[in-house]
Amino acid sequence: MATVITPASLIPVSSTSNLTFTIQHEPASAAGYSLPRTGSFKNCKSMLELKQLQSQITKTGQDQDPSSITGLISSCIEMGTDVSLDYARKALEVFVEDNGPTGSLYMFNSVIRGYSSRGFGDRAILVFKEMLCVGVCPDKYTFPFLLSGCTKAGAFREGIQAHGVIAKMGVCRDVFVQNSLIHFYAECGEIEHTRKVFDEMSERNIVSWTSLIGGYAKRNSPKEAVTLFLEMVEMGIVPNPVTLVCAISACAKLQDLELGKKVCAYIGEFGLEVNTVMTNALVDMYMKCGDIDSAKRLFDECTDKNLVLCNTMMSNYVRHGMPVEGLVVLDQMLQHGPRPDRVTMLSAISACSQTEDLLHGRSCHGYILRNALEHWDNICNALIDMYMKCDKPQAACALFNRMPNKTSVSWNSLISGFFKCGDVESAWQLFQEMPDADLVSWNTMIGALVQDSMFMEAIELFRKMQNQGVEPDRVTLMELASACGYLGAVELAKWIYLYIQKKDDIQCDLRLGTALIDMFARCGDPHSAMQVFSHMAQRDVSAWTAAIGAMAMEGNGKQAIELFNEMLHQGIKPDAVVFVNLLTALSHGGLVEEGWEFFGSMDDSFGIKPKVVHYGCMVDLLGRAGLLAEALNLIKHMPMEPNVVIWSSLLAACRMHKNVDVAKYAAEKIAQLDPERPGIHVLLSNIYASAGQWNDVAKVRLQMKEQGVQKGPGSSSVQIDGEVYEFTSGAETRPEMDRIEPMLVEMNCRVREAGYSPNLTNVLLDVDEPEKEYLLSRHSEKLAIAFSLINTGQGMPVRVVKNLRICSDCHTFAKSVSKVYNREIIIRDNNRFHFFRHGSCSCKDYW
DNA sequence: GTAGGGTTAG
Repeated sequence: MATVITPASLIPVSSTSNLTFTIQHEPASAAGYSLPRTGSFKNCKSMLELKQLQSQITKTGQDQDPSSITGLISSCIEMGTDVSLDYARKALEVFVEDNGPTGSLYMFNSVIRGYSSRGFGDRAILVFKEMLCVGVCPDKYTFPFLLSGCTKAGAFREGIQAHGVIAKMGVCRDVFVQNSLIHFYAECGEIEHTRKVFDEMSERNIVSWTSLIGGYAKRNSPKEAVTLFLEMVEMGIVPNPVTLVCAISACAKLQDLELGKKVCAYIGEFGLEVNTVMTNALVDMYMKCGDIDSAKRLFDECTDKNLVLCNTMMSNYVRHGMPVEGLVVLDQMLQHGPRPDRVTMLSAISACSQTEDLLHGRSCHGYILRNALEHWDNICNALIDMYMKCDKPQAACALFNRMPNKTSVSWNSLISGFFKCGDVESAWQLFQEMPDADLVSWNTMIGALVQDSMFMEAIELFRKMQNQGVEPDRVTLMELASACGYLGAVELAKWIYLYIQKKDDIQCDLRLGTALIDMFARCGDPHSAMQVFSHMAQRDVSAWTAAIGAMAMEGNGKQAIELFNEMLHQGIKPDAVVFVNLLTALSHGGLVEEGWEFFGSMDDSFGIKPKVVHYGCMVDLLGRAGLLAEALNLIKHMPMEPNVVIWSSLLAACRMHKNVDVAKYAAEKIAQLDPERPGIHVLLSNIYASAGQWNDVAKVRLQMKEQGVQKGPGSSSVQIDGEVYEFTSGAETRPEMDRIEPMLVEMNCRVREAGYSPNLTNVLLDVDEPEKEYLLSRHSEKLAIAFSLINTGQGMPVRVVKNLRICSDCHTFAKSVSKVYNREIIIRDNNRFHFFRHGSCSCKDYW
């Protein structure tokens, strides 16, 4: 009976495909096939011995005996070298040519197993095709080998076709075959097929469970992997060391130390052996979860550190920004072994990149050349990155040009390197030249724009990326969140958050969560910021810092204190940065007493010596509260030299409290420290102007002109229907001015009726009163508010982002507008948020 | 005969 199976008819693949497996003949097993003997080849240790024995056998005519050839092939597979495997394949071919397919099934299975286990999946598939061609029907032992080969070769189509053959042959109830299918589908990322095979199994063994858990862990579903593991244990199924390794690596991916420890407890509970692979998984998990001490302890205690373990330690050190520690491991390896391989060198080069250590980088390059590793793409890419970070673009380009197979990593390393060297033009040129820009390329470009404060351009590029069908990942979204925060683009902020919630494969981890909090805080949406914060699975000091920062933006000092205390309560150690945000919040909230208290506690309770920034916060706090003498006294008693920022804070406070004497003193200090600082001249001229000292104003203006210092124009922007509109003071060139003009007149009338009168001291030019009034009415935030009122529906808040600090007249104006037009107005200036509702502001006129 | 650890660029 002839069996003809064409899986192409079962599974929708192209009928012209030459990959189709076709079985044409009777199964060999049905034609008197018996279990072979390995024969005397079994003792052969080398190809030479093997060939000598083979020629003896040929003389006696035994070379036609299936059991002899089977033995020869088995020996070759055992040796497992490229040469021996190809030799086995040749022997098999000759045997079939001479004797026909009968008796060759075991040989085929052996050769497929040999290729597959050595990572030659593509050759395993070829041999399987040859097997079908000559009419040998595979058996249930063939498929696990074949599928493993398909997995290693990433041969998705061939694997699916094999599944078709398996179904037709009725071997799909074999647990080994099913387990192999699970593994194959999991590795191909086909998690639904994986689950289907698992669910349909009538009996499962521990390998079935392990394959599924491992599949989930690898396929970005570490959460499901751990859940499944815990369910399995709950059901009374006993895991083995392999299962544990899969579950532990899932915890590493999740960076969830608590969960990791919970899973680890089962090692002891089930009395499982901790071998090197398990040790490695544990070290990796501790490292990825940030418990460096535990990882280091395990590593140090391990008496037979193998190559993989050393590599794990090194790569994690480098990943954690501890390149020096990584290079110490490398040193130990060079002295006592194991001998570094290409994976070791990848981490080593990366460590040199981080430290910009050209000397060590070059010696790594030397090691690579001596050990003939330079043909490996990844090594070359790492070297390109290293040379770029060490500011040697020529060396990097030379390497790049020499590479026969440039990967996207090569291009991306070069592009980001050019940005780091400040050669923006070359970076853009490469981006346009590269054949397939991938997600990382786009992220690099978007990130560079954000770095350069070109936020609108960054968002534009993001839209372009989307139009080209490239899906954003967490890195894209972090960059986007940053741009969005700086622009105060509320609608985009909401879109980003919704997008992340919708996408299962984007993990809102610590860093992304923190970026979102910061984004919402900057967009004047502290409520959403706190919502993100409360939904975070874990919070580190950065997350708490961002949340406290959101309170600082809002000027909510009390809530900031509550958050800080809650953080301490949860056992999180404060760092220097969190104190900056806390003190800023207290400053914006006008909480002087609390400010002194927390400032004092830094060193007393937490051993953190206040830095210049902290003194800056305190000067700001005291200055805002009008305690100028106290602020000046603090500056005089600082343990370090006060910098420009400190004096600027004091100067700003002087302006607010109209203290010209102290202002002059501060301005002198600034002039000494940084004579070309543009903002300082503006601020000083503002002080003179508000005190009516026009001669001095003119003097400063002249000085600015002579020094070529220009005051940056004040600008305000609003976002309407996803479009950002930017207004500059008095700029009448915008096409929208036709509609804004009458609105401004109307607004002016209505707010004057409600009691507003313009505060002309805010105009910094010596012009007559009507002119002053006119200039004042054209401040950019007024234009932005008018435009927003026209273009948004009643009940919608008006949101304005301003590049400079809001002036006191615009502040009064906005309060009045919020009442007269019954609209919430939210203005973010360069310092903080102002929420105007019903005629008053959240800052309580204190800013 | 099936399942497990380390890998460069943003």
